[in-house]
Amino acid sequence: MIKYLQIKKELNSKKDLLECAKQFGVVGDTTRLKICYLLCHYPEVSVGEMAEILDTSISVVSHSVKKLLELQLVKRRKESQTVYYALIRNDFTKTLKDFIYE
Amino acid sequence: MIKYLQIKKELNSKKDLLECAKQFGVVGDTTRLKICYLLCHYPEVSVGEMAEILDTSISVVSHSVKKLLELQLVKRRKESQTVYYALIRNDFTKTLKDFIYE
DNA sequence: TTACTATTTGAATAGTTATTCAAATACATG
DNA sequence: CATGTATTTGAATAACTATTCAAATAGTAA
Repeated sequence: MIKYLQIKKELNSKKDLLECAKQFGVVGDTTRLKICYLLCHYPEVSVGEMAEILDTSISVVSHSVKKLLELQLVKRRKESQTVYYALIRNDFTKTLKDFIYE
Repeated sequence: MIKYLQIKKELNSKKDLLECAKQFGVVGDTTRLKICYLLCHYPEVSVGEMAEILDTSISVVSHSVKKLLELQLVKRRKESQTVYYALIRNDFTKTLKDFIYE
């Protein structure tokens, strides 16, 4: 089993993989993936608009974008009472965007 | 809100997005992502080997590959008692592989 | 056939995550 | 400051998913 020594080390040391799994997990939910899809098509969309477009509640959207925010897939911008979200450009969202447009 | 009519239709009709979310969800788990990572590096690996490399039980691996199998991310090949799994080449696993190697 | 190895399966439980709803915050306007 | 609009938050519960373990299956070899 000496053959697998290197990869075994890699798997256990790489916290990248854990981070990756979290990112995949967060877009592994229909609501959040739809939000990402939406933000792949529009530069920024408000919480209220998202709720209307996705046919869901403001609360669901707010909880959802919070998770996307935590994993730095989106950023927020507040303009008076309205909060707009936009996709952050990074390796993960680039991959996601490319895959969605494919 | 006429501006969003098209995308709203798209979001509700596309079952691709649902399928996508499932695929992301399945690699949104550390064990399963590790298995994919492993299979990105080796053409095929048996259940027993995976369990040893990932420091987990045979049962966990078997349950995990079953999910990967269900979403057609891997294929199985049986050789006497031993079952080998290999990554299936499709759009999703290609994206995954590219992203992992980045 | 018995014993052994490799893997799968299913059911129970433990753990995690989503949904819901009411209350809280933040900002704008009369 | 009271009212209205937009969003966030937190807590309860509902729904889902992972883990564990024992039993089952399938193939091999004595």
